[in-house]
Amino acid sequence: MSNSNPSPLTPMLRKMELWAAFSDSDREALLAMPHTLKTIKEGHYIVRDGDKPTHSCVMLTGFTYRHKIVGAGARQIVSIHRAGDMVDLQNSLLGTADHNVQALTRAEVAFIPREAVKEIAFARPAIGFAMWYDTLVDGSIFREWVANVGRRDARTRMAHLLCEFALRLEAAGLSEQTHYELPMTQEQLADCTGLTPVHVNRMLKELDKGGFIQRDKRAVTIADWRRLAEIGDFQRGYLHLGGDQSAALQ
Amino acid sequence: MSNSNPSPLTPMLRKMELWAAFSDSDREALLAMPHTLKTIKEGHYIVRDGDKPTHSCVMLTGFTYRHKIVGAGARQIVSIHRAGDMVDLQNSLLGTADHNVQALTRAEVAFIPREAVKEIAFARPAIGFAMWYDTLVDGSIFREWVANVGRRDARTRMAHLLCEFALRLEAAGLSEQTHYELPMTQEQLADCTGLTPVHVNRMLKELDKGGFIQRDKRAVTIADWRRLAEIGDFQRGYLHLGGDQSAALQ
DNA sequence: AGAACGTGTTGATCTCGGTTAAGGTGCAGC
DNA sequence: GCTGCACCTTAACCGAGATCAACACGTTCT
Repeated sequence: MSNSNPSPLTPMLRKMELWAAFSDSDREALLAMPHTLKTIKEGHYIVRDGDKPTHSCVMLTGFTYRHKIVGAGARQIVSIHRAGDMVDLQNSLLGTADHNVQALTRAEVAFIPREAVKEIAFARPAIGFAMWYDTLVDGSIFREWVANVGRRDARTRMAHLLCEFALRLEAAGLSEQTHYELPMTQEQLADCTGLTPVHVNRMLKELDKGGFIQRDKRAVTIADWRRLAEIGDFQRGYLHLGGDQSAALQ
Repeated sequence: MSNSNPSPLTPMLRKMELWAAFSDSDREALLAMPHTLKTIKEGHYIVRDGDKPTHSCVMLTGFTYRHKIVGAGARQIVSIHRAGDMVDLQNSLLGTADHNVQALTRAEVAFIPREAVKEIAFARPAIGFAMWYDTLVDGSIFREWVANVGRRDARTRMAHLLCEFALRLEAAGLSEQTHYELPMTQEQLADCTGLTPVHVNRMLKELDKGGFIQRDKRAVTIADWRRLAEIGDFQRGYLHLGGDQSAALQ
């Protein structure tokens, strides 16, 4: 338990202020929310399908991902999360978790009691709206993923995913626009795109050979954003990052 | 414009009360929301990708669906909606529509100004929570669709979709548990599942021959729920319909 | 009545991505 | 500095589902 100043919850505030105008007292109240800090090791679970979590989890550092396991044993990753994201609003408010949340890298997180989340959301409309907005953006990204996995070919899917990561990481101040460290194995990329690891490898190689990206271990450099976005059928609108939808990075 | 009693907005109230306990004054306030009634013809659009809608749309009768068109021209349907659903919360609150909403059948809808939605959501926590919960359930269904389309084979996908429809229609009081009218063409089913119409036809035929379902034009009878759910890798939890997750129909 | 159209059905063939299998590479632990 | 392991890479082959092509059937329009 801790809520000294500067609060560890700052990444959450930073993200929410992208979408809503907070007063000073909103900011103070948000940062003063009761919480427990915890470090999650790479690969460890934060929530398992079927759990009944009582706390929401805010990410402070690192990356996590949500996934589902289907009957045949295959895994589908449905989203990736980074600092500032509330990865467990869904599970804690809905009561029973319908998917798993797992640490992609070592991650520092804060657990906030679900009642405290509900309270602040309705006591302070600006904060409530930011949270609601956040779940709506989440939904928008899910819709794009349904389309990506359902109706795009392998090459397009991979390019699309690389573009999405570039923009989201950049928006979080975690990378430059055209160069980032991707902390995922090709198997995990396969589980994001509904492909096999072998085919992910083929597609990455192809994008590399074509000169659209360069790879160095797991770091990705986007050599030709415009054409990669074209190949990936990528339009940033669905990320609702605000600003000009047709700005520099398209 | 109309808000006489009984209000046409009743289907929305009915759905929200599945999830939240309303006071009489909550009910009155919800049904008294300002709205404009409209009838949408089959196939007509309610919102187009890129629009900046100022109203949210509540469905009173009929069916609508959301979809995205990818670069190659293919369509991916991302959800189906029925009476009570607020089909345009996302687009109106997020500002710019990131997908299309189209009438599957002739549909009666009510348009509510987005400001009125925001106001009531924060003035009345029970209503705000129900709306938020609704967007969270929406997200849960999207996650399941990502997994369905990404990691299940054609036969499983079709069976899963048929199970989902059965439960959702039944929950809305629009059908019996094991028999319902599916107002969709096989081409639309294909766009839900990421398959081709030809293959949807083959899978339906196969499920029919196997004795799991019976078809009469577009009406579906589930002859063997247990085995269809098994084939479809279907577990109802993600629908968050409440009640016993392991009840009769699971 | 007949034409035109949308939808469903079925078969033949093709292809994208899956499967299988075999190295290769780099890092952690002893 | 060797071993083991996780991950990446590449090649050969295979198969689920796509594509292409007919035809059937019912409805609406003329």
